[in-house]
Amino acid sequence: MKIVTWNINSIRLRLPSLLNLINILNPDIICLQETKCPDDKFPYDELVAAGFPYIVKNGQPSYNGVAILSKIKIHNILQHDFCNKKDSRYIGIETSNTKDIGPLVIHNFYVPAGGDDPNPQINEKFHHKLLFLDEMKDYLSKFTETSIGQIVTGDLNIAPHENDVWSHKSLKNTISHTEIEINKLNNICDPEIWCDALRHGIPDSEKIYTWWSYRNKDWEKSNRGRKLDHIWITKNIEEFKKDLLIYKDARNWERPSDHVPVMITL
DNA sequence: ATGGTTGTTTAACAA
Repeated sequence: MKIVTWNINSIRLRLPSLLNLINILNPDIICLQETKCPDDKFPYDELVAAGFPYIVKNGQPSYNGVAILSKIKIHNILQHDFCNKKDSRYIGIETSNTKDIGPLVIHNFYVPAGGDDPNPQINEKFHHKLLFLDEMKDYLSKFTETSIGQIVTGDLNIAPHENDVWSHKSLKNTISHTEIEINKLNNICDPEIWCDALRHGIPDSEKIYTWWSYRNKDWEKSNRGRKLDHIWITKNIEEFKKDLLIYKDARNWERPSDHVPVMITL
């Protein structure tokens, strides 16, 4: 089973890219963030035609927006309004029984970016991000009490490891790599419960990026990336983990998203 | 330290 996560940064603008991705990677499940699309304008028919009859979405105009496309029947839809802001930042599913793994619960997150100033007392957006992470911890703990395999994925807007950013030294006071948010994220991703599938098995010294800013003349040459996108799986399904792919090619597509798709094969 | 770009919705905001 192949599961993709991608911050698509407008599903309407990048629908051709999404269809292209589907053709190349042939995933079973796709978790999207920043669809920036109200539900009534979601390109539903096109994606059903592309082989995804089961679609759940949580959209709003202009900002945020998450969706899950699935070839596997969805047994249950999970919704939660984090921080009571009516932001479209979360949707989850419980799949029907899969052949070897059984049912799977997939949590698709778009964590707030948090603005620019790393002082949460001054910057309300960073304050919101930190509260969101606290609530995420509580929310997920209810699921990890059960025996069903869990996956957390999406744009978490935090690069926790030193080598999840192009320069730990330059970015330690930059939101996405500050100590306070990293501590909160590490507190959620308890190694007793979760396997950080994108970092697991890769030497600590190796850089991993999934996002490169638009604000560089040549993203590939400057290579100032960050690992903002995550896939975590609970330990009880770790034995099914086969492969991981960071699909960097997509950053060079015409009109690219600033994030690239990431895929896990179970 | 500053400024660089993109997307949505219509001049400002968020990333």
